[in-house]
Amino acid sequence: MDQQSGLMSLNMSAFDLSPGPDGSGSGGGPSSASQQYVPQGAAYQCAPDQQPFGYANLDTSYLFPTGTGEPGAYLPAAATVCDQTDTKDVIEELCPVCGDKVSGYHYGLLTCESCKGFFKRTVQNKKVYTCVAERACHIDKTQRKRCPFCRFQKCLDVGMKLEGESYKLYGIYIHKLLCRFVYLHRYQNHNSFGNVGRMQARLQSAAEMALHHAAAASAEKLKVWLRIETAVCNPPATFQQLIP
DNA sequence: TTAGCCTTGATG
DNA sequence: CATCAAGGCTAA
Ligand SMILES: [Zn+2]
Ligand SMILES: [Zn+2]
Repeated sequence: MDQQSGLMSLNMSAFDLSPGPDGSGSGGGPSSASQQYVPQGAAYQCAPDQQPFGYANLDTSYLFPTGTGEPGAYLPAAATVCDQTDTKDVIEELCPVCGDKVSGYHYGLLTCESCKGFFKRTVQNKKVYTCVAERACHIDKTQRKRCPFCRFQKCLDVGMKLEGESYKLYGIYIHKLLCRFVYLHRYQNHNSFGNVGRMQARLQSAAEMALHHAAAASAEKLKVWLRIETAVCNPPATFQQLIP
């Protein structure tokens, strides 16, 4: 009983930390605790001392929830939202891989048409790329062609994955909710408090749907929710922090 | 190879 | 019927 009520209460009360546009001091201290997480480049540390360079990143295990599960999120170059003026927010409308305009949901999240096609070709043809640099090339709209390796790595980092297998574990609602957590983290990282408030509203909406679907679901989903309970106060930078 | 466009199949 | 996303197609 306590646990269930905890899930419910956390949902609403936790989101309550966005009463006003400030969104700053609201709920309490924990809002800034997210800084403890280090999103920058964390995703790329996946291969600290594997092969020196040019190792294959096309491991199908990344595409499915086997073991480690979700890949980490990535801080996109699109985060050039540094311009306070662009209240258009909507990091969600920018491809998290290259920053181009999204054309819809592709392989789990909103991406542009080119990255969708790139991901498709890579997976279908089992392409294996190599990076001649340090496997940390910046990917944006103009440079996305330069290094397919880092581009695909980024695709994996932001959570692109094959349909079917990916959602059957936790469900589409939780998956999208996790995406929003990452977006929220991004906004907080850029001190875009206006967007933080907006994203919290979106997040709450997603959480309600996810909770509704998770309520009558398997224990697996509930375990995820226990993770999310913590994430509400400390928005994670990567999926791995939610689904270990 | 890329990326825009098209067709297909699923869903409501 | 409309919408959406996966996959196919093909001109640069
Ligand atoms: Zn893209
Ligand atoms: Zn690279």
